[in-house]
Amino acid sequence: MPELPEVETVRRGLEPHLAGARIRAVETGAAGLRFPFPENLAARLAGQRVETVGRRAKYLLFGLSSGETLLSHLGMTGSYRFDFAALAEPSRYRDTDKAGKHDHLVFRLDRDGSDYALVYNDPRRFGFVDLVADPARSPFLAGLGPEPLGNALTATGLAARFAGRRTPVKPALLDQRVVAGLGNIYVSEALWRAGVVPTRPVGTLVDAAGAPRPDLEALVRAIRSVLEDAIAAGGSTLKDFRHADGELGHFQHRFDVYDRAGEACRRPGCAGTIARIVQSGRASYYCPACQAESG
DNA sequence: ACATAGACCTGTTGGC
DNA sequence: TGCCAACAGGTCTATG
Repeated sequence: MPELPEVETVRRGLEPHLAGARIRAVETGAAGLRFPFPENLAARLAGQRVETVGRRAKYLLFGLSSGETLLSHLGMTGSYRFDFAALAEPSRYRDTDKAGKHDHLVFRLDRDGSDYALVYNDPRRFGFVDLVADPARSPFLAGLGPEPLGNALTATGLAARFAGRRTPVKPALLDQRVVAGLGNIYVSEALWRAGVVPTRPVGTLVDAAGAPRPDLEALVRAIRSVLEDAIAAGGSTLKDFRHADGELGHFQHRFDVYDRAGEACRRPGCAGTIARIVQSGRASYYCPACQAESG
């Protein structure tokens, strides 16, 4: 489901009501998520105050007063929602409850004397959580590549990674060790913005001296711009993505190529038609007319 | 080292 | 309308 813009949108939605709140109690569903819940998760979280609500790549990072950090990955279909309504005891959040179907984790919170809940829902259970002492040493975060927003991602850095390799650029950019946070939608969108065909071998984006070619510089700029535009639009809502406050993202209305096979290319002056191919088992969308084979 | 396929899950969509 | 195959925003593992 969520790529970096959606996760950042979730983070921004959680922060106002989660940062500073105290976790009174936690309930976990019986099914677990992609991995079993951490040992004694509920007991380890109870009584903690959430001090920070951060993000790294597609991970949410909840910094706790105990010094530990709760990592949360949304997988394909994970979502958070607040429930400010009066909370009946016992919990109405059960896997079998119709209203709470696929609710797997409930945080009962209080802040400034008011009680409310934060609920994690995940139909496919590809998401997961982990509770760690030091996020920097978590195996989930340790191998991640540079954040694409800010200064960590550079064309020079990518050039060093790409030199001499024949891997197609689309699957290369989906590799979280190369760039952290891109997913299937925004890779296709960034490649279109940069005019780079998704099948292009990454080594051809680097010159003989190992420096980034202009196309690679353009690609880095395109990655930044598409992610920034998507965050500004509140992410993309394809099926069920919502902000924690229930709002829908609307960047899906601005896709230039994703899921637009057979439609006209949106680049001014281009008469091309968007094509769909499969790379590494994932759909890629691009315009054969304006995304050139080489620089 | 690298590429692809399969696995994990459930829900939705499109074709017949 | 029903049935069924294909597909979905992610990522790990196995296998060539």
